[in-house]
Amino acid sequence: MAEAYYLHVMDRLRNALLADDTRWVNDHGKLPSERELAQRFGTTRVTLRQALAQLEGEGRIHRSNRRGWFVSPQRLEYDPTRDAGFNDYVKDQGRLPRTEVLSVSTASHPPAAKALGLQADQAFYHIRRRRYVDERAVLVESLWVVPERAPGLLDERFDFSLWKLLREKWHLHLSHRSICMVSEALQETDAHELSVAPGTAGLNICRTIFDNNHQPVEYDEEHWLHDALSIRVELKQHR
Amino acid sequence: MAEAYYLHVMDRLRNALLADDTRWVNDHGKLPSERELAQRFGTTRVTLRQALAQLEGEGRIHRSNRRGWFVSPQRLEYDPTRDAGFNDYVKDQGRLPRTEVLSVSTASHPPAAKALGLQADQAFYHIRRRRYVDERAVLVESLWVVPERAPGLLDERFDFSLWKLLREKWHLHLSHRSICMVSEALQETDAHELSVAPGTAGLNICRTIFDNNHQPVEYDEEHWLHDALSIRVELKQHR
DNA sequence: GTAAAAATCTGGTCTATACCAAGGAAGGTA
DNA sequence: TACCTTCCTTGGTATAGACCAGATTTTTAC
Repeated sequence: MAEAYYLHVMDRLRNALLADDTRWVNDHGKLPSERELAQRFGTTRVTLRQALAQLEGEGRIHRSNRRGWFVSPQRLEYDPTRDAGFNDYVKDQGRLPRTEVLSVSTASHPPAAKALGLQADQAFYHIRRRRYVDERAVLVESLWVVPERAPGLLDERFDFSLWKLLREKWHLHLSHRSICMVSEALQETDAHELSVAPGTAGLNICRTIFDNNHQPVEYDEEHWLHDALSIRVELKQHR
Repeated sequence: MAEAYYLHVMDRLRNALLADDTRWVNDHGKLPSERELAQRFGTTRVTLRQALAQLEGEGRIHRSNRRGWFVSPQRLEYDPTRDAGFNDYVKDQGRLPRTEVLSVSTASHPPAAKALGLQADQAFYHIRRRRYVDERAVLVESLWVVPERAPGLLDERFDFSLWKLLREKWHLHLSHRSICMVSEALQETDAHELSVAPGTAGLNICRTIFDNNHQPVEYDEEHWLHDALSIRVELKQHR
């Protein structure tokens, strides 16, 4: 099987995507339905879906739950070591950012407590947000902020930079961070909030943040669509 | 379809893996064949494979081409911003590192030249290596070194740290780096060298390295199995 | 005893078809 | 106009087979 048919389908589709061929992609970046594609390629949906799944793995296309397949836009460049706000760096790349606050509450969260070196029953301000680039939901995140560091934080608005808020209103200087990135399969909740199927490939980014007095400030957990970002870190100093 | 059967299969298998249940995983971390699993779960290979594919996406299991499915070992923690050699940080985590040199040559490579700000026809020392953790091949990498920085480099051995070599023999002080990480589907060559199927989820890490005189030194491209690593970056200073 | 050849096992690919549930559009109703 | 119901489209899940090619093991021949 030196040349599996789904590989042929992949190649043809990939070329069509690169060329923006209107026979395969409409104005809104949507591909024809699986049934139609299968028919056009003279194969079955099963085989066709294998090709689509691989193109999805390459980050070229993605699916929106039961709505169809779409061309994936260019990846967002993201430097998790910088504290430029989401809105800023999205705009800097000529894209349209948007943030939705999904929930705000107070609760304990053992993983956050553990990462910050606190008691497991430590209470946190919990903020959950969904963020968009060009109106495509690309990530959901949960922030757990230590209330003692920013009393009254929950009365604020969270549709823009939290770090700016912490800096300007609570005079917190964030100085030590640990960042962890792991590929994942999106779990049901996250997947649903991003309108993708559970199991879709994602990237999990966790941050643990302390201020310049070594006091724990925040634990942050992001779930990105894998094809939405490209991580770029610039290092000036040799360490 | 609130409870798809493949989700049930996933749950049962996941639990068995976590418990190291010998009914599902043998001593060598190998799962029973797909046909047997399908029979045991009373379903077809197609459905079973859907469950396996998702567990693979979660990084819990992986397949070795036509040999079967295996439990994935713990992820290696990796800080791409540090220049600790592969051998060192693998050993530090109590694992067994090994490096194989696949090829050594001199050639041009436009992407490397572009990243380093050189002419497209710039010649490079090209070193290709495969690296193992506990005898599992987890990454292949290509290094393109600017010959002017390290004349005669190709006479050396490359089964250990290249950076140490550059530092000690050519007195190069690497001071500026740009690192880029992107999820990918492994291409045919890389996949084959890692004994996995083309299209397997991977992580592409590229480094562009200059010395302290802002001279281009090296361009480095790594292709990892997605489930083999967890990236962890520690930042001391607020920037 | 060793090496070559054959049988077997395994995942990889594929056909043809079926029903389900969420999304979206069309059409009707207040 | 605004809302709701109906229906169709779409992807999501699943069955029940089949054959292929690489990997492994067993058998055979020397």
